[in-house]
Amino acid sequence: MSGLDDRAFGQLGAAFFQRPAEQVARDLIGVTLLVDGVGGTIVETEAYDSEDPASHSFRGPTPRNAVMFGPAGHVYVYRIYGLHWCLNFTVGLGAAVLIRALRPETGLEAMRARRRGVADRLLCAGPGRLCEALAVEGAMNGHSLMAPPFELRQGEARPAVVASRRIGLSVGVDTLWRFSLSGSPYLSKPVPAER
DNA sequence: AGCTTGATTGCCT
DNA sequence: GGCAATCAAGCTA
Repeated sequence: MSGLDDRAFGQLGAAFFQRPAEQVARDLIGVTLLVDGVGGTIVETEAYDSEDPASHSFRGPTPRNAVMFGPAGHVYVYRIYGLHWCLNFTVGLGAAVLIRALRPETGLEAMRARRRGVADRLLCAGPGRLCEALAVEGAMNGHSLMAPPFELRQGEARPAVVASRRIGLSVGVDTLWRFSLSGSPYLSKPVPAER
């Protein structure tokens, strides 16, 4: 249901990112993300924009979130809880997509080494875990997604995507801007059952 | 200058 | 399910 079909292209271009965050977030499910040749298929994302009280950009530009107000198609990396990194893709106008989980496929040895003793299913099952497995860190903040070490490739088929509430928020909890690959065992958390 | 809190994770009971 | 780890951004003053 995206307004734009990039599936004809092998590599994602700038136009892919210049759209509303929830559309980009949904369309990123099934896309392959590699950082220095290590990564896999994105299975979970969340959208944030400047109208959203849960977003870092809600109260306007600051030193930390400046990249969100810059051009689309760049990475916004920030530290959370003083411990972990979180990776986002900017989509312009203060909006971005948090990359929450992916299915580890390429460079498994590197990921296992970086996350010692962890089951493969949990290598990239969460924003902080994913950054550890892919060696994403603050120094990459502001870097373009269309240049090394980043590589994004479109998937073959359009995957089944489910929307649900975002995780870990104290505000904006009713917005269904978490997107997951239906039935994937590599999610940070299962999608709650409907009722 | 001081205080609060967080788009998390892993280990404990 | 509960909670500690660990610290800087952002807010109040």
